[in-house]
Amino acid sequence: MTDAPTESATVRVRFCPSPTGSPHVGLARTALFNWAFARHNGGTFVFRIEDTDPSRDTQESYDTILEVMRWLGFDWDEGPEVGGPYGPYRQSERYDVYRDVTAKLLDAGRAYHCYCTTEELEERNEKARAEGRAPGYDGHCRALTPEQVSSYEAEGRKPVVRFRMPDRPITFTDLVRGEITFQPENVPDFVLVRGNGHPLYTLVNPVDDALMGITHVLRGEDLLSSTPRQIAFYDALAEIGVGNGTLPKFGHLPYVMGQGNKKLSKRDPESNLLAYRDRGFLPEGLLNYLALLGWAIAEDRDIFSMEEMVEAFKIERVNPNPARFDLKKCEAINATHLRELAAEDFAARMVPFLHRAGLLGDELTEPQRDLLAAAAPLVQERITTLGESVEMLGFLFVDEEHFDRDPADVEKLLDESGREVVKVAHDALSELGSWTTPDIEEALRVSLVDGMGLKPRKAFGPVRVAVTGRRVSPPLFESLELLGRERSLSRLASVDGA
RNA sequence: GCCCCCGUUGUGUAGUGGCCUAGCACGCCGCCCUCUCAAGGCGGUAGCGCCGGUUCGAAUCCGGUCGGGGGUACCA
Repeated sequence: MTDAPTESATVRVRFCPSPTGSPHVGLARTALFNWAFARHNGGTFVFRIEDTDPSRDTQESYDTILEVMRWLGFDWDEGPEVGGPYGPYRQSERYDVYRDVTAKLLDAGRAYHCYCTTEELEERNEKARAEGRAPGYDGHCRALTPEQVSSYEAEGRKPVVRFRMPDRPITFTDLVRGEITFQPENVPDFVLVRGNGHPLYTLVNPVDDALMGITHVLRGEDLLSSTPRQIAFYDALAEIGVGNGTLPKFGHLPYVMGQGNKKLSKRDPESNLLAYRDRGFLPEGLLNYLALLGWAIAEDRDIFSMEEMVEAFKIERVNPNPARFDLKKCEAINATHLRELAAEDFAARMVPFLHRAGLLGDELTEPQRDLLAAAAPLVQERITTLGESVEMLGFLFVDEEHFDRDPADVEKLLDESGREVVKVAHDALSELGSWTTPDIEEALRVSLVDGMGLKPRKAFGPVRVAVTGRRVSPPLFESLELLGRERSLSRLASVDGA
């Protein structure tokens, strides 16, 4: 058992997105690494929703995130809809908790009211910059006298609650980056609660991590510089008795970048997870690719299942470099998984796409089921995403009155000589006794290749367009067999001049 | 400006002092196969950011430098 869990079975990790906008690939990668880490160690995967910004959070986004989590197969042990001992798991339902913690922090002197206005802060920051000092909050309100407080209150100022940072360096060992130290002058006092009483991420995130017993925080690199604040904050939480007093370990995952050197943003269409699902990426394919962004299962291998990833996943093996998202490779990985699917499974997964394209009804008829089963192997190694099954198999499932051909392909291949080829093919096939792939092939070869002296590709191209409507299709003879004699002949006959 | 992170072919990675004239995969190019498109087979292309140092020996260790990214919010 060389792969025994490296952490005890008490591992508790969390995935805690904000429901703003459509979930993107970076989010899925973070979820994946947390999930794989939890499963590898036999730990608990907590799913928490950080919806404490009413101006940006939406119900639609929340619903979509849950939908995507299920689609990707991330089963969570605690969280929305499944509950758990530390709920609720939506922060918007936990405001009383945050109010209580804030009051205790204030009582203990670990936090204080700050009356500075944004303008005043900016002004002092500018000055600090100009004088070459580190900008950031200068501790102006750390020790206000009662008189000063009442004077500010009289002005009608609404104070924020600010955390009092200790005056000492903070060092921690990042699970993916090693030891990191921040000096106190670079980590100023920060705001926990807005002037309007609304708690911020800086408060709710570590409070819930402490309350929920989170042992490992695996998150994006963008949160790296907020880690010293959280570590100091954790100390204060321990002092006031929130949580069990143990600091989680932190691991900061590399960015997922888009083209060039820009972080893949939520706006980037390339990053929208729903788009991948709708194009027909397999969860196992997308996840396999995402796993490769910062991690490797072995030096000479990059195709694996989630079971294999869970078995092998070690957070120390995560690479700190930011990774570029490469759609081509993502597609290649997906295509490989597509081909590894069992035939029936592959056929079943195409159904929703054919249905959505109007090629199949709600219920498959028996003949449709048979046709799909027979056609599946023909397309399985020809497509990259399930969505492509529509153009590959459309000619088989379309109603005869709706069958049409790609105009560009028609123009290219069904010119005068092409139509002549189709006519000869039609005549040869009409006389065919048995409608099977080998017989169809022989009839066409004899009539077109031998009879007309055509190169095979010249011979079969026009027939392909006539029958499937496209230059690219599954193998021709098999396609003709599946289409059936009647429909095949009628399509050949329908070509002008045939 | 200041703080922090990162730096191996176009892309993702392997590499933790000699096994590296740097491996694998995707991409790209060529060839084979071939009814289209794929798949498959074969071959090719291209990389340790730079400069010093340590060492018999460095992609690997140290220093510097350059470049990229992030933070410096009453966003997360």
